[in-house]
Amino acid sequence: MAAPEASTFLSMIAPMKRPTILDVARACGVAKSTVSVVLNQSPAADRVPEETRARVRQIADGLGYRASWRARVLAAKQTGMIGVLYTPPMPLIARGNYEGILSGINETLAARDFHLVLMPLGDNPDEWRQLLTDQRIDGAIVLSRLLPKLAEALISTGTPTALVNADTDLHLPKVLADEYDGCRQSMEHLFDLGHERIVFLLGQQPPHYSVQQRIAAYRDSMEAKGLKRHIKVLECDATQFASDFKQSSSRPTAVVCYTHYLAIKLLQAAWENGLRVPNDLSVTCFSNAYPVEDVVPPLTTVALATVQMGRSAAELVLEQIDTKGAALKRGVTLKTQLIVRKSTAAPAAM
Amino acid sequence: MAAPEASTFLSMIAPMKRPTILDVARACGVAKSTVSVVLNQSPAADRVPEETRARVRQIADGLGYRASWRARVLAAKQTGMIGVLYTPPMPLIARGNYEGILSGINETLAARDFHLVLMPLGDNPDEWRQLLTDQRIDGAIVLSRLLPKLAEALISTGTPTALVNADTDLHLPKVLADEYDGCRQSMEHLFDLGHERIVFLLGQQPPHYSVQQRIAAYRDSMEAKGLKRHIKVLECDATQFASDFKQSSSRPTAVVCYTHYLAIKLLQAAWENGLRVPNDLSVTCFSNAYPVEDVVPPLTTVALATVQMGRSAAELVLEQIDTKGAALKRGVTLKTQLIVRKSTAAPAAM
DNA sequence: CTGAAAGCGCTTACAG
DNA sequence: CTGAAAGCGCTTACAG
Repeated sequence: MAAPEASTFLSMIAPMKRPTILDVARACGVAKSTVSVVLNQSPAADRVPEETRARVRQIADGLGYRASWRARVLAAKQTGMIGVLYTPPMPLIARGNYEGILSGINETLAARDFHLVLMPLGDNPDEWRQLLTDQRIDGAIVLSRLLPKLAEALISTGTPTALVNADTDLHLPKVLADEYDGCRQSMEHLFDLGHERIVFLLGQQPPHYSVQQRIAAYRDSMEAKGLKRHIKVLECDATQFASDFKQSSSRPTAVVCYTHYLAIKLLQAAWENGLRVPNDLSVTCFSNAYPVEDVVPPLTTVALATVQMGRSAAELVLEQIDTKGAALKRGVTLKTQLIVRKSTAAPAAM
Repeated sequence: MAAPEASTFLSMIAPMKRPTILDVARACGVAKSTVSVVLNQSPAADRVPEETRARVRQIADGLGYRASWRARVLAAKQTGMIGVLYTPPMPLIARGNYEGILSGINETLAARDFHLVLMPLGDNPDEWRQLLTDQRIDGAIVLSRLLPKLAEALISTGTPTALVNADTDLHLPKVLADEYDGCRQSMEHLFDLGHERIVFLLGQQPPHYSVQQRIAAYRDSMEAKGLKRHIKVLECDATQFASDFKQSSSRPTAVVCYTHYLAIKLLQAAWENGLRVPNDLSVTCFSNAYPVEDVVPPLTTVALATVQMGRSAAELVLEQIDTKGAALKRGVTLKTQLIVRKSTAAPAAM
């Protein structure tokens, strides 16, 4: 036997069942439908006399009535939940840019009384369709990468969808950052400082929209500047880069890192190898998420409007829901902005 | 008019309604209940001949039947959703230690086919109770701080609950880290290196379980070592600390930072002020979350078993659900572990 | 302007 | 072993 405890105690003095809409209706002497209509402020409520409305509200309040969400969901054919679909593991999805994206989604959703449900995609693609067909979510937001099986399921179930940071030829609403221009801005900045030997540190990355865009801008910028001969996209890691750097005879003077994770690793590797940033090497990256500003030295970076990306994605799916899928499935591309900090400087005199 | 698009096209060739359980039952020539029982593998299914079970499964599959989650929720009186209740803004809750905690929660939940729903607590405490009374979630996990109004709502609604990193005298299951011992380990480490002038950098923090425990361990350790005269808990920020440090005549040789955020800021402030860590000052902190290991220099820190904390919390609420609240509302305290990196070293010779 | 009724699509005792 | 029925608690056309 457990010791007496608060919850037991309270359940003893307040053991009454939750009141249902029927209880409220009876107490008010009106029909269930009237209670429903009044409490939900449906359009039909306009035709209920203010006096009745007030009474219903008051009695419902007095009884501590709250509509059962479970029942409402069945009757109203909506759950008010938007699934955020992602490929596990989760940590990566809550970090860096995704932190802002999730915040933005959540903010917009909350304002409309929708909720965000995290839905990790299991290993078996055949189950993905079921996530959508069981009518649990009213809409879906897909982060980062749209796998073909998922795309098929999304489209064939007619789920209101928005893609974030995932490109596709499919006609689905999507939110992207103008990564090309962001990278172009970085290059411009480096050129202005006088850099010519600029390399792109990619690391090990699966192909992705962001990869393409950033690399394309890097290449195009170098070419336009007549530096085609110096174009170099490296797939090694930061540690490797730093140790190669020391031995190299033709050192780059600046490096554009594909992610801030890479840049931060590079800062550490540089420190370990006695290289000074930005004196020996300028470093730029993408994403202004924590801790880009807080490392040593603070990183020059391309900020994506992550919170706005999240908001836009949420708006795009809510729009689909509101219009029952009739809304234009438009795409949104948000501006990026270079933020100059202390990891970039003019190259040391040769 | 929008251009023809994939979803329109598909809805034209596959416009059939979702099959319901009744459709399946008819197609199989059995009762709805049989279908339900077989597909859910309820205990009652044992009494259905294997032959029938196979047929039901096959036909359901062929029809692409999937039970409506909306309907199931009403009938089964469970939603399979666990709310993670937190005080906005969200970013803080997805970062640092919470990243691991959320992962752990999600992992355990997913294994049991439960889902995590993020539930930001609005400004109006009176609405919190409604979050719980509308029967949307089967249980709640509260992060970091249990506000009194929420506690009251949780208890009076009998919601299966677990608290993470939030202390309270109330009889609710809770998961804590042994922060006292963690801090004690740090102190031991610093003493071993030869430090005596050790300060605790708290920064601006509202009172909290973690604050109490860490400071208590700091004080106790200093006293036990006969260093009571050097006890100092600072509430300034990292920048202030660094600039005060330079001017101080009796400089500390080591600082224990309340959070890794503070420690990282301090590393930067030290760099800006030309102080070397660990040469001029040893730094330790709490939390082994990103980017503690990746900064310069990598930080000595007390790692909390965050993923395990999340798992335990999820288990505690699932346990309450499984036993209909009869489970012991026990608390779990998880071990912490000091991880020594390069931000600590013996103090410079005086 | 209001109420009776159908319906949302399941699950679960219960009867046979 | 299987099915008919009640019930979960709402919302929403629809009739009056």
